Amino acid sequence: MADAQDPPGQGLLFLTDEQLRKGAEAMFFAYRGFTADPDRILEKHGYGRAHHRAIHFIRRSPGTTVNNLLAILGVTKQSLNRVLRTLIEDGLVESRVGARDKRERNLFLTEAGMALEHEISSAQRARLRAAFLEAGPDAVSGFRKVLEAMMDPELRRHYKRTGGR
Amino acid sequence: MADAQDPPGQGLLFLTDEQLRKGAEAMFFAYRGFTADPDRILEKHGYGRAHHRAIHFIRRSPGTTVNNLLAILGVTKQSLNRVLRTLIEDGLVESRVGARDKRERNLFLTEAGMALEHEISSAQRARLRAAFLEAGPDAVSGFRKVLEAMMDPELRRHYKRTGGR
DNA sequence: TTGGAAAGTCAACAAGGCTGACATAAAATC
DNA sequence: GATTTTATGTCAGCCTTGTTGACTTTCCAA
Repeated sequence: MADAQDPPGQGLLFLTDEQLRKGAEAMFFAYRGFTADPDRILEKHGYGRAHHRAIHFIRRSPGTTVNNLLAILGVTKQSLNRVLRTLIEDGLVESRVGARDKRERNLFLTEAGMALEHEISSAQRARLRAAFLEAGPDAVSGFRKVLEAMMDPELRRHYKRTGGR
Repeated sequence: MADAQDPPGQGLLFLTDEQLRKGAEAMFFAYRGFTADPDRILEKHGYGRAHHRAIHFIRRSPGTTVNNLLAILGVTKQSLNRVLRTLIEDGLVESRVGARDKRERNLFLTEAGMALEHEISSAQRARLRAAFLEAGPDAVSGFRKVLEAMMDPELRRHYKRTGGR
């Protein structure tokens, strides 16, 4: 199945199953590296990846609502609520009743929340920066193109809504 | 914060914090897209990502040992054992006592295991192929370069040990 | 004023991580 | 030959983070 002949022209993509499998494996290993530093820091503070995701997206869009976050994170409100509750209790996140619609809660990072976000994201950015420098500028642009093409259209919208390029 | 001036020369990398954050977010969203199809198929069969990982690496290296798998997957033997046990019970994986060293168990996929592996990986390859075609050949090579640079050195070894390029 | 959306809560459960303790067989070493 | 180390498996229990279902409160809007 799916055995292509040799490429006739130049610039065409001939993707064997083995090449594609290798690409999948690269995603797996790279994602492990990508989350390793954050995981270590989070554990130190008694949190998990779920907390990191919440903190990241609240920092990205201060004042965002719970519903907004649910759409981006793709988990149930019960699951998100458990995480948000601990972050609020611990004083990392502030939840303000919506001004116009008082059912909504607008979420913000506190000083302490900003501090943790910075600790985590700067470690992650350092790893990313090192990888980008090693791979070179052209590679980085290709990296971004492929990742974007790999997203679900819905998530891609959320990705592009905040000045990506 | 961190607004860089315009690059003077060509080919240099100017990585603002915002660009790096965006790269991290792209990884998050792309990984979600990347695992979406496999997750759907696995759920249909009553399995999870952990089963997928085991099946993937047994297919990649037939006859691999439990210890080998532990090193690659980075989980505890108890965790892996739980997964392997169900796969063996369900007849997807076969465990043969080692020929030279009888303490070892050599792991293989059965016909049924191969079938599931193929079902999952072909969905994943289809998604990857589509993304690669959309992004173009140069992008793909950059994508691979960056991912490789992002891996932990230890995992990178495991990645390159199986004819990557 | 009433229906429904948004948000929160409680309870129960499952997958898949983890640690610690222990068992067995086989290999390796002393 | 006795001892130690290695490879694997297993039991018990804990944690995080996902799930569903049921129910309440708030409050906007038709």
